[in-house]
Amino acid sequence: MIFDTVDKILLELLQKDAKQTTKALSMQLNLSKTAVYERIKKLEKEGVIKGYTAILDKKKINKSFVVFCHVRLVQHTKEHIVSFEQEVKKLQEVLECYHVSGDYDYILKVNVEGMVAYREFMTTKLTSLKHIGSTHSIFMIEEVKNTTVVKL
Amino acid sequence: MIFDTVDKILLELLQKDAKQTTKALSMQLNLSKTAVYERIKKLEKEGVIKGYTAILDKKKINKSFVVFCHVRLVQHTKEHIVSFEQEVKKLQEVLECYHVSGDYDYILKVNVEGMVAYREFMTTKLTSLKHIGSTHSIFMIEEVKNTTVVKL
DNA sequence: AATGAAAATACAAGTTT
DNA sequence: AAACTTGTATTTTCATT
Repeated sequence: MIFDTVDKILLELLQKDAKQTTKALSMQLNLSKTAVYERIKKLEKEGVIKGYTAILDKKKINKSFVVFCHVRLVQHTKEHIVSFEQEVKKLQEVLECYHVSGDYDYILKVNVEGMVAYREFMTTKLTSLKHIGSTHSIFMIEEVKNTTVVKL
Repeated sequence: MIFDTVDKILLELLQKDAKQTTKALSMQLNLSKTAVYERIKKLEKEGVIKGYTAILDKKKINKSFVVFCHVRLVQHTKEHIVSFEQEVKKLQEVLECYHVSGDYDYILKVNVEGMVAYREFMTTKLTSLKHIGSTHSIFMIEEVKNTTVVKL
């Protein structure tokens, strides 16, 4: 799919505030409400817009502890990889998981209440997964920047 | 602020789909539309809900290349830290930046088109920041999981 | 792009706990 | 007092033209 300038601005506006009305958007884009509406529906249908979500303040919901957990598997067979990825997807504390290059195989972004909860997560959930070799945790001291808004 | 069960379910529902109507929410919560509406307004006012955003498909917008870039500063004076953090916030390619424990000072999540764009980012933007000592890049091979939905 | 019916939101007034 | 329900004016959505 190809995006023109209007699409690009529209997607940025929707990333910044998804609850804007089509009227508000139409004024910013110098278009009619209907034209904006049709573009949004198309972007949703094409799967460019996967959905809409509320962004919560992690501190206010008592989930401000973020850890990057590097994971190495004992083996790299298809079976090991598939099995690990399936299991890790089910862990609600793991917000993100990437298969990566380098010394470790995976990077997990883990979000919990605090150190006690992290220790609990490590001992009861993560290390009990099959095929895990070693792990290395990097703790977040401060969140400097965190945005979901991608420029197009 | 204290959350009851209704608040917790409501926040999860809004994270899963922020565009649900209050009517749809009210039926899932066994409440009136107005009660749900008032709760949402309160959560927004208190800053628990920071905003609403559209989630885009990174592949479809040609921004599927993700790199975790570890950064070490040459010095750790207040001035160096403040200066680096100010500058890194301005870089649109950096979606996330955390001050972390361990060998490196910061972890940056960088999102660009591909390797060529990343090289360009590194050489023209990142390494031209003041006070940068060394960097270490870990490249994403595959996104296994990526959610913004936090369980309460 | 404009129209207009249907639906959703915003809000007032009154009720329950 | 806080949170709920009902009722309604205004605004938005969205199919039709």
